[in-house]
Amino acid sequence: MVAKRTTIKDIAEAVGVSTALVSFALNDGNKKYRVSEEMVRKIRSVAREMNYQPNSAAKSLRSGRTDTIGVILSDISNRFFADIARCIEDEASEAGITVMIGSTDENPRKFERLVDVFLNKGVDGFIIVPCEKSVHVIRRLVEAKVPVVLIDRTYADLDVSSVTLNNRKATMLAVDELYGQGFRKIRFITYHTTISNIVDRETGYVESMRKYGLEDEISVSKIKYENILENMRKLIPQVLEDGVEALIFSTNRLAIDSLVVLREIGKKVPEDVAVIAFDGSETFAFDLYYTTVSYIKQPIEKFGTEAFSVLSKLIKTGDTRDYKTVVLHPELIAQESSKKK
Amino acid sequence: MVAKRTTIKDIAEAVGVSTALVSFALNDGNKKYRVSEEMVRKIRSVAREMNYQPNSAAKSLRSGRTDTIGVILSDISNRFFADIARCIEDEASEAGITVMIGSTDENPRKFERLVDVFLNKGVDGFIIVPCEKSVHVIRRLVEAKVPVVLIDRTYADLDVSSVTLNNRKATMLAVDELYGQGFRKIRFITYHTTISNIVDRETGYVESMRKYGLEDEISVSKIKYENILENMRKLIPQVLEDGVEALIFSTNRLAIDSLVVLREIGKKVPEDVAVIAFDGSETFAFDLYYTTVSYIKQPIEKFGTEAFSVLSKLIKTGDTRDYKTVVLHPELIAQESSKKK
DNA sequence: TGTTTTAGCTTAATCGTTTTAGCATAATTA
DNA sequence: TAATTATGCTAAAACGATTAAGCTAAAACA
Repeated sequence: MVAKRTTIKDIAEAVGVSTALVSFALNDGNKKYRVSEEMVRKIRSVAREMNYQPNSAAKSLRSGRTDTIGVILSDISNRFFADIARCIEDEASEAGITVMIGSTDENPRKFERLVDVFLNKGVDGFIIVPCEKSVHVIRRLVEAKVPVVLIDRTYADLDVSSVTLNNRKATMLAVDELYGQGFRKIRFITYHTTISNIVDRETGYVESMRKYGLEDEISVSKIKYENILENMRKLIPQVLEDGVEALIFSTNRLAIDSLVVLREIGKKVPEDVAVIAFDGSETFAFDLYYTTVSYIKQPIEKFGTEAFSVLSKLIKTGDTRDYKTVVLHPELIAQESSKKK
Repeated sequence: MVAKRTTIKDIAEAVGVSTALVSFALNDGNKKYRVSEEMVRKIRSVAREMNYQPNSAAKSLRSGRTDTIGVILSDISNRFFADIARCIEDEASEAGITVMIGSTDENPRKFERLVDVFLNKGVDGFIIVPCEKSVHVIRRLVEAKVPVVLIDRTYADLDVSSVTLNNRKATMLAVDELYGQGFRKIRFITYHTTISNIVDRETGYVESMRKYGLEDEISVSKIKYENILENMRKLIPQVLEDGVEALIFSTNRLAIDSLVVLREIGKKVPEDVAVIAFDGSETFAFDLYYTTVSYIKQPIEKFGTEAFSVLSKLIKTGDTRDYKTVVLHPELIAQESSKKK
């Protein structure tokens, strides 16, 4: 620990006043208390001289606030979440708020433990990317009136603030593009999951295919979260045999591993099969590919900034009943991989 | 804030004992205080029933410890650092310690502010990836006897714990491989910087070239940190005109952007020029490339685990004079991109 | 039986702040 | 001039935990 930190009492003694006055002089921005201009200057200067750093533990204990928020992601080493974390951190830092970060690895027990730890630390609120089977924890938070904002995924039956993508629109854009290019046999490749955003992406695909009268062409392949590359090695050849002309992926990871497999088996994109990926945030990946990859773009920074702004308001007003759901809009970045050749 | 949290006082009243006894019953692992078995059971069960969660602000205020560490990186959305952060977080979580994360963007002022904020929050120690022009801040910490462990980069003139890579050995391995393959005109491409690890990589390259009697072939290209891709578009054609046969990059980012440029101008790897990248942590990038990329591998997880372990010891013993420098070892992953064809 | 030891508990101080209530003194008003 | 109001400050309680010191009754000892 630092040798011996200056406290408000030390300053009070040095100046020859009470600790209360020091506190007023240092904090009272809105002049609720009456302190002479001169005294304020004097105290501030002594504080600076003595290198005073307020003790936040004491501050929190007294005020009940910590100026700290908890951010719980599924995995910080996933670029999409890392970028979001980064944005939140920037915003928070700007506002003088500290961020605690935790990864759940989609493990509900880890999730629950993280929430408890953060609650103990007294975070003022949470920004959470919920994982599967964790509704009950979120519900608990909401019922306890803890300020919470969900990101990326949400629960329709929970009165909770959230910032999500219009996921149905996202895949619709993809189908629009492929249909416009003349593709008809379009397959959607996704995970086995109940997570809302992924499910919505499927819905969007299905609805859009219907819109174009392609009910008979609707086809979805679902794989497990584990061993994606291995699974793709089995799946992709089958898909091609089925005569599929174009692929839409529900996530980036799926797209990348499929592209790897396509390269392995010597198939060309888009000549042999067209591709639209979801999210270009693993940018580098596509950079090195021989053709530019079309993808659905999410406004990543907005996830972070909006979530932080909603949470701030929740914390300030203290009224968690007044929740807010922000829906962000996807954009299709059409490049070579979805062109009809 | 949570409705109304149970305090130790509530439990004391419920059981009909003093708060001291409750504290003893809940915390005293080493039986320093004498509490009857029965009472311990009773208090613990009531605490569970009332869903007691200790107030960490109060705990910290009293004990001076927070069970929280500060991790300051250059950029959390950089995969290498995100992975390290992830490891630290895992280790910390295991040990019941919370992590606060901050990114400096290689900005010394941001760095200084983060350190101050974390100090105010009373972190028990720091794990830091230092950025340029921040020695003085680190020195201040060291002199104030704050437990600090530096990662990835360090300062030779500072008595501070660190976990770094044997960077000289890293580039030596690369030269070894290329020389072994028969390349002679080998160029090292790096940043303009004074950061220790990058400088060491250059030294390793130079020394190794000397070792093979290639003094005359020693050639280093340095570019600025900004607009890497643009800079590469100018640099790479020149390099090829110079008749360079092989490239060693001091960072991943440089390697990736160069590969992009090489593809853009229609040059083949390794036929037109061989390549060894630094660090394969942006794995995806290389996955999609048409050829497998040779790279110097850093034991990423070890950066995290070792740093945390060293820091834990520092915090426990409180003896920051007894610092420890861990040097990790690189490994060369030789693949297609460095083969002589 | 009287004294010492010990087990089991309580009291109260403490950590560094914030904040309510109140106390002089000076300035303003009637 | 006396009453009122403003100004600038202080005293002390509170936040929730930990912990040194002390107290009481029972157990152990001589």
